[in-house]
Parts: sequence; C-alpha cells; structure tokens
Amino acid sequence: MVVELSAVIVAVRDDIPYVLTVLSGKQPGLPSGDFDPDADRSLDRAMRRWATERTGLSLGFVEQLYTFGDFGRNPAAARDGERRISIAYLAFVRDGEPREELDAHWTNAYELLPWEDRRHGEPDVVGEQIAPALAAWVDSGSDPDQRAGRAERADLSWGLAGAVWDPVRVLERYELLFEIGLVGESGPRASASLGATATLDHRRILASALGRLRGKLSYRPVVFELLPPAFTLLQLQRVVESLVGEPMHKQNFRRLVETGGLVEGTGQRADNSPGRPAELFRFRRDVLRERPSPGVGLPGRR
Amino acid sequence: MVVELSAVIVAVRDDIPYVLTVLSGKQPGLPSGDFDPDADRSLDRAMRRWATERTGLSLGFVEQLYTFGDFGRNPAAARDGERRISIAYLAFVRDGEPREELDAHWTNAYELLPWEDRRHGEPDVVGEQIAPALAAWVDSGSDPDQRAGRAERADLSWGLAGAVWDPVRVLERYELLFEIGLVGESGPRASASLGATATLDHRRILASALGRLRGKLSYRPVVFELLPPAFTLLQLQRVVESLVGEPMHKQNFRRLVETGGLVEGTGQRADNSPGRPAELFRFRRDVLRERPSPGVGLPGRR
DNA sequence: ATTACTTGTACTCAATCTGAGTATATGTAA
DNA sequence: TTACATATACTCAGATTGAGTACAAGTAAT
Repeated sequence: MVVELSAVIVAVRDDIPYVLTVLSGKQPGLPSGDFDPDADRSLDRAMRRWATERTGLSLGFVEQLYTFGDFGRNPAAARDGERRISIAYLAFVRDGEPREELDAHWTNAYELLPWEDRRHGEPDVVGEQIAPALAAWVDSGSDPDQRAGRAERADLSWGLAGAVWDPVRVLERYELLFEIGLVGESGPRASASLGATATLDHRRILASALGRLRGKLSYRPVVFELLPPAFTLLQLQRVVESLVGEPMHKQNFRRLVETGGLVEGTGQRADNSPGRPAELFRFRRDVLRERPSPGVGLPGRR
Repeated sequence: MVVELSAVIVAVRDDIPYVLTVLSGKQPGLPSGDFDPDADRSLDRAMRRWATERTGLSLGFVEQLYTFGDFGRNPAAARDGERRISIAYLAFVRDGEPREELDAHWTNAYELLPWEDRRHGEPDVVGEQIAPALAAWVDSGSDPDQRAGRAERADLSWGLAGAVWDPVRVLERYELLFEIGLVGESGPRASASLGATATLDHRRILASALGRLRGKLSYRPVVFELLPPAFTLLQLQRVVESLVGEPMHKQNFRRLVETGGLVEGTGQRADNSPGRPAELFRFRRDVLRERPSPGVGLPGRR
C-alpha cells in the first residue's frame, strides 16, 4: 500500500484565502508526494521537510487533518487497481511569503468552493442551482422516511428551512453536493458556478481543511499565524472574515479581541491607510495562560 | 507499508468512562487489525465492519481520530524494521451494551490516565510526582530561553502557575510526561500512580481520543450516543462529568440543557432512585436546526 | 405518624457578555 | 475648508452565566 502525504497550505492576502496548488495534468491539485519511511522517522516530520523542500515556504502552524482512503472515489486508482491512502495536512503560511514557487500557484479557495463565501450575502449559486437540486433530491426519496432523512440532512448542512448556516460544516456540504452529482471531482459534471474542479478528491480535502480551520479559529488563536507580527484590528478582522466567510460587526469585533486579551497595542500606527491611521497590535501570548480556549469566536455561535 | 486500524471504543457506566481493550501479550492494548483494501472499499467502512465482527458491539458515533506513524516511538517496530502506520478511530457504544466479548475487556480510562480525573479535586499524583518532575525538567533547560519555553509549555498544559486547566489538552499532557520520561509505553519506567501501561503507544492514542471527545462535547450533542434513549438529567450530568473529568453545578447544568433545548421531558419518571424520582428526558433532535453548535459546554470555557 | 435523609426542581440575583447602534476622532485628498 | 474614509469610544437593552436559596417528593428509620 502506498501512503501519500498531501497538504492544504493556506495563506491570506487581500482578504482572500489562498491555497497552494500544483498543476497535475490539466487540473490543479494539492501538492502531494509519497511518504518514504526510510527518509523520515515520523509523518509530521516528513510533512514539514517535504513541504519546505517542495514549495520553498516556511510553514507556521501545521496540523494533521484526515486520512483519506476511499478507493471507490478515485476512478483512476480504481481502474489501475492501485492501493493508495492519503494523509492530509493543514498548514499556514504568513502573508508576505506567498509567491509563485516552482510549479506552484496560489488559488483562491472560494474559486474551488464558491458557496462557502457569504461575506456579501448568500452567493447566487445556492438559490439558483444548489437549493433546487437539493429539493429535487429530497423529493426523489423512495419513501417518506427516506425523504424526511434527506430533508433534515439538506436543511442542516445548508441552513435551509429555518436551520442555521454553520460555517464549519464545509465537508458535509461538499459531500452532499458530490452525492447528488452536482460537483464532480473531474469530468463533465462540473459547472463554472459550482467552482473550478481539482484533481482526484482534492476539493474534498480542501473542504475538510476549511471546515477544520473555521472551527479552530474560535477556540485557538491560530489566525495570528496567518498575519504579520503587527497588524491593525481591521486587518485581523478581514482575515477572520475571509476564512469564516461571514461579515462581522466591527466595533464588537474590536471589543472581543481587545477586552478578551487576545491582542495588545504596540505604540505604533499604520501609515498606509486611507482614513485615520490605525494602531498596530500584536498577539498577546499571555492570553494562553488566562483563558483555556481563546479564539475569535464565530458570530452567533451558540 | 502496513496500514493498521485501531479503535478507541468508549462506553460510560456507573460514572466511569471505559475503553475496550484486548490483551496482547501481558499488557492491555486497543483492539486493532490490519487494513485489507481488497475487503473494504473505504477506511471508515473497514473500521465499522471489523469492529462489529471483532467485538460484537454495534457502534454509534464513529469518527476518525488521527493517523500515527512515528517509528521512533515503537521500539518493537524499530527493532524489526517494520513499517507500520496506524489509523485510530474513536467510537461510542451505548451503556447497556458493554459486556465482555471474546478476549475483550472494559478498562477504566482513568486507570490509564489517572491525572485526567479531577472530579474530586486534583489527584495526588499531580502535586506529588508530576509537578515536581515538570519543575525539574524546566530547571534543567540549558539556557534561559529554553527554560522559559519549557515553563510556558508545562504551565499551559498542566494549568500550573496561574494558568487554567483545560480538560481538552489531554494529548499535550501525555506527550509532555512521555518526553520527560515519567510515563513509558512499556518497560520499567511505569509507576502505578502514573497509570497502568498499555502496549506500544496505545495510551497515547487513548489520550488523543479523550481530548477529542472532550472538545466535541461542547459543540456537538454526542453525549447522547453514550446514553440510553431516556435518561434523567442527573444521569446526563454524570456522564458528561465523567468524560470531562470535572464536577459541574447541578442546577445550572439543568438550566443549560433544558433552556438550551437539548432535551425534552418524556412524561415518565425514573423509579429506581433513592430520593425524589426524577423525570426522564430524551434528546431533542430539533435543537440541531435551531443552533449551529449545540453541546453541553465545558464549565468556564471562555 | 413523624422525622431524617436523599435527590429533584424552581427561582433569585448580581456580574458578565452580546448584538446593534450612535457619536466622535484623526487622517488624506479635492 | 470641506468631503470622505477609517478608527475608536461609548451606550443600552437583552441574554447568558455562576453561585446560591428554597421548596418538593420520594424512601427508610424511629
């Protein structure tokens, strides 16, 4: 059995979350490579070494995401009878570093998962294509029980029919679209408004990365690994919003991070801004010992 | 490379969280088996089938935990030059089911990780053995920077020196004990008050399972998978406490789950109790559509 | 029958947190 | 000097939380 490592390397720039992709054939895919147990003593170590060698980037936060091993989902592998499991990692790169490296590019994560960006309201795809397709899928259930089950699943993951939109359920949403045939991992099923496609199930891996990341934001101060050491509160807010995919109340956000002890002002101020110059803040490490799970909480999460 | 599946199968009975263990040689270990890609199309499927066959239990909630592949940590594997990675799963079994099966036993999780049970205050091991050992380790740092780093790590994970005890950081704590040589995965380093040992790094897997489980409790209604369909509020509270390892305020807990819409009363009442009979409640599924992340929140998590 | 004891359930109260604003400050560019 | 843009301070009502007090409804002992 071949064990493969793949990485979702994330950077935020200009309010857009980017993932590092490489071109494999005609489609973009996540950087990945086979794990060689003779070269590295542990998976985590292999991941770090290999990612830095391959991309030239220095990773900040790194976390193992999930191990994928579904031979039914990878048509190519199934055909060749290849046995391959893929261990996915999530890693952050600080803004400033992102640059084109080797054959790698930075791809807007929301180009691959367009329905996840709700900063400017619900994207049109949801109402125009996704919701109708979900409704049809629900109705096509064979008996009332199955239809009820399908309706609940659709409503919960997509926040329909009075249910709440949960930014964290990225994977659930993707899986559902995949199941009803709205997104394919390659081939003709793809439609532009449903996002660019990627090799194999790399979009699925991205979905699980985005979900994990969003969840983590609210109880671990991981955003700061994506920001320069000093930043304005608006910069911080924009990065959070870009990741969570939802807008936040500016004054309350400020209060949250300031009185929450997550940041502290450096005396300096940013100069490049259009309006009144903002004070530069830095992450306040001491918050870790004061609060068990400090994060920038998603709005309305209850 | 051999891919192995292992499972942390959890059940709660009499306010004690149990994990299913099998005897491998002289020590208990988690049930595990090699993954055969020809028998199962996906890892998750393999896990379910294999666990039910092997243990005769029907699993409720199942979630992939982590993939371990550190050849340095498994002395036996290193000696034989064996290349083996292990994909760990967390699974729940409802109370009522737990019974001895085949060669399997239910082991009190806190026998393996005694310092994690703080329901009756901080266990003596912490003050008597762990804290001093940590202090010694901090002091033995080669330079002030290293000592400061060590102190921060020790304080944060163990809630020392004014830091807060975070029930979720189970794995961090175990890793630290392992690093400073206080717990060994086998061999003479073991001391009774530091918990029973288990094969290979199975205690480490258990630690990551307990951490994940504790975290999950607060934002997903997973406890109910461990309880019978109808339960009293005190039963529910005791199960949560046993998993989180901390006591909770009874009246507030009741308010939390009742006004939080997590449960609803069945008209019936329990009869077996010593005092006034309690009403039986059931999980209220509708809460899922009302709130994005309903859980029984850990106390004081902020 | 009464009392002690046990557990369940309702309610209070102050402190804190949250969502949604209004108001004012301090820059740059026309 | 005036727009305009962003930053930051402050208000206020409603909800949530932590910590109790009080009372209800059973069983077992006297």
